[in-house]
Amino acid sequence: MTEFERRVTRAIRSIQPGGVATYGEIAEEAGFPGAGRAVGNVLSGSDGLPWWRVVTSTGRLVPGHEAEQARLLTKEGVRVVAGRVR
DNA sequence: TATCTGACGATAG
DNA sequence: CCTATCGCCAGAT
Repeated sequence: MTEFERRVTRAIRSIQPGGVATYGEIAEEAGFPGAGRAVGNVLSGSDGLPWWRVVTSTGRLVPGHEAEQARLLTKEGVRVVAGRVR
């Protein structure tokens, strides 16, 4: 477990149900501004984290997981329209 | 030390 | 709105 992973994990766990955060925001909260891409790498290989609460900077859902993510977010009260969060 | 990878981000067309 | 590009970052090889 690297320092980066620990901090990113913490930031993601801090997202409240019914809310979402962008990769960039997570990277910032973790103390690694600009490392949004690396954040995605961590999420792809980790488990047990609320990955569905993370979206892209434009509000788009995670590429390749739209259906599942939309289902989970909607269940938490997040409005998802046309593969986008609102 | 050099490369490659990918659940990113901003921008141009 | 969509795709193509390019720049960036931490990790893995």
